[in-house]
Amino acid sequence: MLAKTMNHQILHTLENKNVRPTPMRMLVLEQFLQNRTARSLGELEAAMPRADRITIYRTLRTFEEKGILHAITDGSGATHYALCPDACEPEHHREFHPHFHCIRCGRTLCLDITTQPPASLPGGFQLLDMEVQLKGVCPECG
Amino acid sequence: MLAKTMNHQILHTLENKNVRPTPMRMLVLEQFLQNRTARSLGELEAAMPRADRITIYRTLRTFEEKGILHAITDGSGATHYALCPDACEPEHHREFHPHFHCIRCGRTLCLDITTQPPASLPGGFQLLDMEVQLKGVCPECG
DNA sequence: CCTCCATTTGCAATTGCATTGCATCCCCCC
DNA sequence: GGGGGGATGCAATGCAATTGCAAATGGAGG
Repeated sequence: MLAKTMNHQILHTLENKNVRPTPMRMLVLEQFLQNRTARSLGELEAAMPRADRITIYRTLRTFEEKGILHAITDGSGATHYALCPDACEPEHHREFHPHFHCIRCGRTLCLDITTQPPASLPGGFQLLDMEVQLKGVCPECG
Repeated sequence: MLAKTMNHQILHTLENKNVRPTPMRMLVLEQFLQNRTARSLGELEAAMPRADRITIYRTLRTFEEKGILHAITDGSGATHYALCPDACEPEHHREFHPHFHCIRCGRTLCLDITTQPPASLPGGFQLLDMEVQLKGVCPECG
């Protein structure tokens, strides 16, 4: 992907979600557009040595609020964030997308498939959101 | 449930899983048998003021290793543990059981239903385990 | 162009959960 | 009765998450 195209996509996404396109935000979003693995704050910090940890932290929160990223808690100890296949909306992530955590390389990947919530919940439960974590071995490690 | 019955069940479970039935372990297991909500270390500590935090922590780990409890990471910041409807086996939790996190009361409940992993994963992915988190409003809060 | 205000950023410090080390205690086995 | 392994309790540490505050930035209005 050409840099120019990438930049366009970044700006488009940020404006679309009502997030002011600051350099830091563009940098963080670029990280996520480069590939579809979920990143933790620590990983992002390592990938962008010049950026301040706390600023990245708040950028991630902002992105999550605005529906650009969503948080994944894959049991690795640190919250991971990932850009979703299709854009989610603020306050409500509409897609039921599974995340695959590879036990070998430790990466968490967004899968491009959708999963269905259980056909029938016990009485009285009102379902608003769902998160599916898959664990196993990814193609590159298998 | 009568106390005697409860005690029997506790002893039975512990021996069945090759866990020596110490007073502390019986106490912790009793907490989980009393109801089916998932508990964090902090919640257990509060429920058993005389018990040492670290000991509870290690008891939970032991229970998890031996297949009595399993860990749930529901995004609340603290790992929760829950007794499962049917016993899991050490090293491998065989049942794909969803957990329901109520956004009102904050409790995480084990649901007595099973969920199916996605019918088809993209090529090369090897599935070993699955965790399904449901979020919404529970019957008591609805 | 300058000023004011809101947002964003950077640094410091704190909180809270998870984890480990070590000494002690208890129980089973010899 | 003594030895050894598991269990417990206390202290201390590591790491992620979070907040407070001050400085920098950018846009709106005069």
